[in-house]
Amino acid sequence: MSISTKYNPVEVEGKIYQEWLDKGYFHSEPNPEKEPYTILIPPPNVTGLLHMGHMLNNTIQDVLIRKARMQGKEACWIPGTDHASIATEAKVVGMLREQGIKKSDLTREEFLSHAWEWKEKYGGIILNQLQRLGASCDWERTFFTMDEKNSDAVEGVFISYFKKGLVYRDYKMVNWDPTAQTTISNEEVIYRDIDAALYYVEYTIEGSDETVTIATTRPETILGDTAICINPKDERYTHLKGKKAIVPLVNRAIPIIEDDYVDIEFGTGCLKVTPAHDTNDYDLGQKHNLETIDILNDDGTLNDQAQFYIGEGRENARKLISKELKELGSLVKTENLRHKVGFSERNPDTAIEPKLSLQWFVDMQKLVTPALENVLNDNIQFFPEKFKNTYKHWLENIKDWPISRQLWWGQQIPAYYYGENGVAVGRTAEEALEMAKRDSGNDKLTLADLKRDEDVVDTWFSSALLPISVFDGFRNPDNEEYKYYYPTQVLVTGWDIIFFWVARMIISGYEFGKDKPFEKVYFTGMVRDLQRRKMSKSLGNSPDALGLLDKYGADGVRVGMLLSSAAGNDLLFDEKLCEQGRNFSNKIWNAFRLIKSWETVDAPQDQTAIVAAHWFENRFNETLTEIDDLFSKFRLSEALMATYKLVWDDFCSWYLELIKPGYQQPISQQSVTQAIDFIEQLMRVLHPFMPFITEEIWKNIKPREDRENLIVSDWPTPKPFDKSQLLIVQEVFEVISNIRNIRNSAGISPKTVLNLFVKSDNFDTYKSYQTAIKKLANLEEIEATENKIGNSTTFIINRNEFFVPLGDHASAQDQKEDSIKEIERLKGFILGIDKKLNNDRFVNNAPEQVISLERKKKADAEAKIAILEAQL
RNA sequence: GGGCGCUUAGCUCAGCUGGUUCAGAGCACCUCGUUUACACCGAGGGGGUCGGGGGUUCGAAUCCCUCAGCGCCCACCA
Repeated sequence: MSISTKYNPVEVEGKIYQEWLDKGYFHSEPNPEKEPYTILIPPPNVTGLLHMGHMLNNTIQDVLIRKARMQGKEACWIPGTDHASIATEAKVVGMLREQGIKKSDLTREEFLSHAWEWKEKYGGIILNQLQRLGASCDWERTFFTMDEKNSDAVEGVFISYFKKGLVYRDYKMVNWDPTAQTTISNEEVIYRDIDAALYYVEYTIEGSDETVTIATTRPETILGDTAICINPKDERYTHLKGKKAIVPLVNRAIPIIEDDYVDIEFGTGCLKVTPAHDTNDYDLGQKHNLETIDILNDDGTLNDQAQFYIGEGRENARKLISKELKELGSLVKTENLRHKVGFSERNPDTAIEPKLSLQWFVDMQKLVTPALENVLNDNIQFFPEKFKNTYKHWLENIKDWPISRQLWWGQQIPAYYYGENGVAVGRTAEEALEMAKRDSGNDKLTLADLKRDEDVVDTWFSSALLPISVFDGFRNPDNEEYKYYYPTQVLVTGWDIIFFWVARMIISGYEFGKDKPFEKVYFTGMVRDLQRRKMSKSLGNSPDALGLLDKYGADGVRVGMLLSSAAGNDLLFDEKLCEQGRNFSNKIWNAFRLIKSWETVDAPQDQTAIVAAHWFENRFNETLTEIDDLFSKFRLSEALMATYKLVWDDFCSWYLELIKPGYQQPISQQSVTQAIDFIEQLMRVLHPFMPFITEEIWKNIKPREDRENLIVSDWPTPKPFDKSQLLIVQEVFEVISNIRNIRNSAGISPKTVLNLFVKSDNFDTYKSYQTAIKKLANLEEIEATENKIGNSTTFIINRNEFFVPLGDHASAQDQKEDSIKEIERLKGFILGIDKKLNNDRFVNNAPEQVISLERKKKADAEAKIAILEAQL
């Protein structure tokens, strides 16, 4: 038969994936006979494209879900996409702009129909890309965060919060994104260090020639100044108390107030107060009853209130005003200043504007207690644990969450306003009307008196409910699915959204769910490049995910990503890792080819094959025990590495080499059956990591019934293993390695047949392994002897001496030098041990075990020296 | 300004409750090899006084203190 010497992933992956789909292996239904194992995908943005972060995150989820499926659990991985309110709206606005359409010219309905169209067109792409990766999601359960059940939960939860008084509407300082023209939460503000200027501006004191100088980074906000503030302890300014200053340009007289908030050391120790455009200034304004002059439009341009530069953008106004101030002589000087400026997460070039605005907020402090407790006591476990600290810190200092967004794409807030201050909520206007009538005592209210809130809720408000809402558990908590699948088993997500999403899901779970939303959280790191830079389009350091899949195969890429992705650690992505993954695929493929190529004969097994099989079975069970343990601790890269070595080193390099027949020789049928059995076991263990190649080999290694696919086969159960045999074989392998080493250093070809002489007290121990040693070390004879044989090299394992006669192959001089060096090393070693053994405090305090161990080490070393010296 | 974490082989990292799995792994590197599964390979090898200093202890990569360097998160100093 002819099978390519190179494994070709592209050929098999599509075919295998289709087969899994056709046979419905990914689909789950509640099954009381089985334990549920549920994973909810962190839904990618609906318009997103697959990038390295998704690849890592979804590979991990797939590994976990596949293992659970093989372990006989009812595995259910629920895929979906996020409507990503602000991000998607920005994209749709951009697309419309390219078509010459302005959002402001459209009605809400018109805009939304464009948005839905966009969603239909691009929404499925990323999920299809996940299929290329091998993701075994239950596609029949694919959700969208604006699905009816999800939106229903959003409305229901909002109404419930409102009725409990946990959501409120207030006029407060919020973060305003002038590009998206919406409020955003603190978490959506990204602070960056910016090189800016500190402007020193002179204000004249009313009714005098005296001036006072303030320092500001934002001279354009001078137009909205309503006070100057000094520190009451600052003696430099005591004489200004009660006076007024004149704002340059606008010539407005503003009070000089005192507050110890002002830092005497910074700038001039004198602060201009603009309550409309700075959070601190706002607080000062509240405290001192200052006027608030909002000089900015929603898009960040100056408005009529500013009086000057109306219609100019903030940045430009700053330049123009500083120029004019300079001309007027009011600008005393400027200094360079590096300080932090907040930018919008979604519009990274847009500086956030603190803005006074009427918004809806969730009262978070009342909600955090169970969310905090249950993580700290490990009722919900974090991997790695260190994120408990971050989580704790955030929850303990939590601020109210502004949830209204001045956007159209998203779930519209189910609040209705009537009369002067009336607010009612309801799933429908009619429902709200009932409430309005009841609350106001006014029976005459009609639908026409109600005006619905225009805003939508923050995307994360809906995300926070997903574990409940995907099972329709809010509206219908008694439904079978919700009861069966919730709580989910594990959440796999990046640590960057611990506040955005993880914490809020936990909070919602306890407030609205029947229990916690998940048992465990596995935090993945960020994918970075080798210089530790984040992957980004502008840096061009983000590999083309699909290109990688084409080049290395999904299995290769999965292995590459997993090999260096300890939980919580950033993954420094290097394409070489994928190469390693691909090479591994190829190695497995060739082991398969080798076994397939054998001609069998109905004959008893030779001794070598018998011990090899016995050993490998032991080794397999030992490693499997280790792998299971690593899985339970989510040490996936270590579990993979253990499997990798089991396959490559133990199975290929030792086991297969041991049982491999000579050129064109047949092999015992029994040996082949064993080998097939072993490779099957290996494919099971490898399958979660490398689903495609393992399934392909599984299908071809022996005939199968139609539904006997690897994906639904059983995860092996580790059997007890014989540790002492493993130790003996380890020694046997050392003997073989030693002989090979001797060949290498003496320049003797592996093809040259040698003899081995053993001086041993327990020669018999090695007896059953003699054929194995002969085969792999290419020996003719192994004989017991009492003495060193001629010109030979000696090595010692467990006080057994092995002599390999070198004949003409190596010089006696080299041998001698090596021996002398080794003796020196051993003597130094003994010196160290003696130091310990002569130390009374060591002998008196250390456990007997440790002391006797040191004695044994010394005795062994002395024995070796004796042997080596005898040879010289 | 608060808080957290990191520093072990050229690179990426593992070393949990101090003493045989304690100096490790993978990759990279070097030598040899056209061995009939695989050069996407095989055999073999070199390489670290565990960031510096101090302390606790019979014994420290492992615990404590301190210094240095790095990273991250949170926070309204203009």
